[in-house]
Amino acid sequence: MSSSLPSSAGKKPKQATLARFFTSMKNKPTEGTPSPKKSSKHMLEDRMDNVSGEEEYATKKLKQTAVTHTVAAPSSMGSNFSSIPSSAPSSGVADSPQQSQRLVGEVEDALSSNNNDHYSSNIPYSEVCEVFNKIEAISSRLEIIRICSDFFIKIMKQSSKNLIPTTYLFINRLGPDYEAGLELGLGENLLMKTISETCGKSMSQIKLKYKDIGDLGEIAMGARNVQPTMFKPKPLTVGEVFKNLRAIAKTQGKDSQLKKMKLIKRMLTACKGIEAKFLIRSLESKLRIGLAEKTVLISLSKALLLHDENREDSPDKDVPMDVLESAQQKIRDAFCQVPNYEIVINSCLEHGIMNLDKYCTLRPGIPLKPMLAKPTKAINEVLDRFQGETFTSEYKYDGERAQVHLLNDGTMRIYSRNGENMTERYPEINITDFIQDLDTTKNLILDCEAVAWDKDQGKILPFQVLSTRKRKDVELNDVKVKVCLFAFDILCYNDERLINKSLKERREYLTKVTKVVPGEFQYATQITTNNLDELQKFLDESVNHSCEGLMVKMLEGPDPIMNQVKGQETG
DNA sequence: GGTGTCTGCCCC
DNA sequence: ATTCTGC
DNA sequence: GCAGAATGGGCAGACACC
Repeated sequence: MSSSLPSSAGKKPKQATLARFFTSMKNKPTEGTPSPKKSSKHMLEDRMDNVSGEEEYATKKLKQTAVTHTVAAPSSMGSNFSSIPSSAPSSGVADSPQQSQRLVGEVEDALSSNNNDHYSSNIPYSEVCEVFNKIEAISSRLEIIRICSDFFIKIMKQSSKNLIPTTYLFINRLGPDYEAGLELGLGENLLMKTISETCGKSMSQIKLKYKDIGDLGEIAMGARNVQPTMFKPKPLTVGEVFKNLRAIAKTQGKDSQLKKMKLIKRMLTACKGIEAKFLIRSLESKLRIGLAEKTVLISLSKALLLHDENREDSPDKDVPMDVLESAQQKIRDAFCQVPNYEIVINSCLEHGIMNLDKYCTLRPGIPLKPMLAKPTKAINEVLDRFQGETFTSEYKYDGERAQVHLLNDGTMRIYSRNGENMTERYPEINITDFIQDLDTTKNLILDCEAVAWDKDQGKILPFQVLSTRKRKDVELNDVKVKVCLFAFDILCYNDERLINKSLKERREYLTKVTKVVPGEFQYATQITTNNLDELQKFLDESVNHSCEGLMVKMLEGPDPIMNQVKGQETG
C-alpha cells in the first residue's frame, strides 16, 4: 500500500472564512457595534445575529481538547523498572509543578529564565508557517502526515535539536500537560488590542472585522501586509517564537497583560506574510489547520524512523509498512505512558524508536493517558460487543477523574483526566491513609473518580457541587465540599507496571494494597455478569445512586475493550 | 478594599 | 463532554 | 462505522480599574 494518496481535487479550507475575507463587510450596518463593556457572550450573540443566514463562522472557544489514547498494552516484555533511567533525561523537564516559581520580574527575566537553551532552533519560523499553510488546504490525513514527516526529517538533518520546539509549535503547546504555569492567558480581547496597536487600526475596526471573518489570524495578516515597513526586521526563528510563547505564559502579576502585549508586538512586527496569521492563531490556541496531536505523533514516528534509517543505511530507503506500523505503535504506547514529547523524542534519538518500550515506560510522577471508553446507548449493544468475553461493569461516577500517584519520597500527586496536576485542589486527601501496608508500599499509581460527598447523609453529590471547590491555594479550612475517592484501577505498584496485566489481576492488587475508608476512599461498585436483566437492574441502580451509568470492561485478556452505558436522566 | 471582565492545553 | 467530518 | 478534529456550558481565578 502506498503511503501517499492522490490529493483530492476538492480541496477546501478547513474553515469557510478565507474566501469571504474583506468581501462581505462593506455596507455592514454599524448599529450592531458592541459596546466595549459587553461580555464576550453577548458579543458572540451579536456576531451570530449579524451573520445570520450564512454558515456558522468559527465562534469563540475553539479550545483544543486534549487527546486521549488507550493505554494499549504493548506486548509484555517482562521489563520492569530496573532498565528505566531513574531520573528524567537531562532535558530539564520541570517536574515539581507546585513550586514553579512565579516570575514576576521583567519580560527579560522570563526570557532568560531556566533552561531554555535546549529549545533553541534556527529554523525560520516562516518555514513552519509554510507547512501550516499547506496543511490547512489539505483534507487527506495521509497527505498531511507525509508533509509533516518530510518537514521533520528536513529539520532533523540540520540538527535533531530542532525537533522539540518545532513539534511543540505543531501541536500548539508549550510543554507537557503536567507542567504548571504554561497557560498563555490570552484571549480574543487582549489579542485584538495588541493587533490594533501594532498594526495601527482602531479597536472598533478590528472588532467589526472579527465579527465578519471570525479569524484574528487573517485580520492580523491583512493588517500587517498593508503596513509600510520602514526597516527590515530580523526574520523570526522557531526557537525564538517558542521561547517567546513560554515567556508570555510565564508572565504574571501586575502589568502582566502589558508585558505580554509587548512580547507579542515584538514578534508581530517581525512577521512577514502568513507568519502573522499563524502566530496569532497560535496565541489564540486555535491553529485550526486540521492537524492535531494524533497526527503529529504519527508523523513524528515516521520521521524518526526514516531519520534513523537514513543515518545508518542508504538514504531514502523505503521502510516496509509493517515496520512503520510497529514504530507508530511503539511511539503511541510510549506517549501514553510518558506523555512528554521531550522525553519520548530524546529517547528515540538516543536509543532508537524500536527500543522505546524499554526506556519510555510509566513511572510515578508522570500522569499516564487514560484509557478511553466507547459510549453506547443501551445494554444489549454492549452485549453484542463483548459477546463470548468475560466482562465486568462498574458504576460510572459523576465526578472528576483522579489519577493518584504515590512517589518514592512519600509525596502524593493527583492528576486530572487531562494530566493536569490537581494535587493542590485536594489538600484534605492523603493517600497513605488508604494504604494497607506503608512499610512495603514504596510507590503506586491508582485510578479513581473524585466525587463530591455529603458526609451527613452519606451520599454522592452532583458534579456541579464538586466544581464549586476552590482550585488554587486551597487550605484545609477552605474545604467545604468533601470528596470521596472511588478507586477502580491500579496501574503501577512498587515500580511494577500493571497495565499489561488483566483487569482481574489489577483488581486483586488494588484490594490487597489499599483499604476502604467509608466516605473517603471506596471501590467503585461492580458486578460481573452477562445476564441482560441483571445488568439492566445494575444500570438502574447506578442511576439511583447518583451515577451516570456504567463502565463495562473486559475482565481478562490483553486487548482491553471498554464501553460506557449512559443511564436515564434523573431529572 | 470591591467590582467587572476575561480566561481556561478547565471540567464534563 | 458532545457533535461534525472525511474516509 | 471509525478516528480525528472541532465545539459547548459553567465555574473559579486572575487581572484591571475604580
